[in-house]
Amino acid sequence: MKQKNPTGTVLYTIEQTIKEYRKISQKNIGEIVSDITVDQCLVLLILNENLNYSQKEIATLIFKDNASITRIIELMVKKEYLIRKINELDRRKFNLEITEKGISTIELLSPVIKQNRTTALDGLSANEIELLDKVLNKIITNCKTK
Amino acid sequence: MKQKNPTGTVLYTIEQTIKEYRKISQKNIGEIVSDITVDQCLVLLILNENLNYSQKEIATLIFKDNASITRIIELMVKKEYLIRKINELDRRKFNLEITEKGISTIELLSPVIKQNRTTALDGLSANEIELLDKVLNKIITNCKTK
DNA sequence: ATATTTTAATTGATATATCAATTATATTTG
DNA sequence: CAAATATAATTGATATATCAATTAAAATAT
Repeated sequence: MKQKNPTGTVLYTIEQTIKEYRKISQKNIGEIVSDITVDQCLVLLILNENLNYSQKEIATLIFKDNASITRIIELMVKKEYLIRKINELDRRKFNLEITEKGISTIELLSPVIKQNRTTALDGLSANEIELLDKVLNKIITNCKTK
Repeated sequence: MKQKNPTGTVLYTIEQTIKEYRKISQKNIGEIVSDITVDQCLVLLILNENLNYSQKEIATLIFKDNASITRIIELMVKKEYLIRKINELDRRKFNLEITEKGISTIELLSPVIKQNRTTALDGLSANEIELLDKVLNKIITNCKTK
C-alpha cells in the first residue's frame, strides 16, 4: 500500500519520510509533555550538550534561520524552559540557561526521542543506514554547490 | 566539509537534505517567476495532470492538511493561477481550473523543476536511487504502523 | 581613534503547518 | 423519510519558515 508518487522522484519520498517521522515524533512527545514541539525539544537537547551555543549556532545546527530561532527561544523563555541573559563578553549575544522545568522535561522526553528514532529505523541494517546517509550527503552537496 | 550531526541519526540528515533541496528549488524557481512558491508549483503540476482532483486529494498528494491547501489555493486564486468553481455534483467540493497565466507558468517552470531534480540527484546511480527509495519507504512504514 | 564593515539578534510581512472547531452538504441507517 | 453520521472545505489560533530591513555591538581598516 505504498502511496503513489506524483512527481516520480525520490525527492518526494524524502519529503514524505521526514513528514511522517515528525508526525509520529510530535505525537509521542505530546503524550508526555503537552506544551512543547519537536524543534523546541531539539533545542533543549542541544543546549544540554553545551550551554555555550549562541542562538546563531543553534540555528545552524537545526537548519533554522535566525528569525525562526529568535521566536522559538522567545517562546521557550515564556514557557519557562529557558532563561536568557546578556553575554557580557559580547553584548550582541545571549547566554542561555536551562531551567529546572527544562531539565526535568529533558529527562522525561529523552527516552521518548530515543524510542522515536529506534521506531523509525526499525529493521534497517547498519549497512542500509550508512548507505542512506552517504547518498543523502551526496544530494546535499549537489544542492549546495550547484 | 560535512556538517556534524548533533543528533547522531540519519533522520537528521534526511531533514537537512529536504531543506537544502527546497532551498535551491525555491531559488531557481524565483529567478524565473517571482510570485510563486515550490508548493504552489507542485499544485499546478498536479492539476495539470488531472483537473479532477479535489482539494482534499491534492492535500494528500503533497502531504499537506486541508487547512494548508485551502490557504495555498486561496492565494493561487488571488494571484490568478487558478479559478475555483463549485462542483454542482457535490456541492461540498470545488472544481479547479488553471488559468492562462497558470498554463504559461507551468511552461516556464517545468524545465526549471526538471533541472532542480536532475541537479539534486546528479551522480547518483539508478541503483542508489532505488535503494534510497526502498529504505525511505521502510521508514515511512515504520512511522505509520507503530 | 574614527570610519567602515561584520556579526548576532530582532522585527515586520507574508506563507505555511497544525490542531480544533465549525459549516455545509452527502451518505447512511433505523 | 428523519436522524445520525461522515465528508469537504473553511476558519481561528498559534507556531514556524523565509526574506528583507533594522539595531546594536564588535572587529577591522585606514
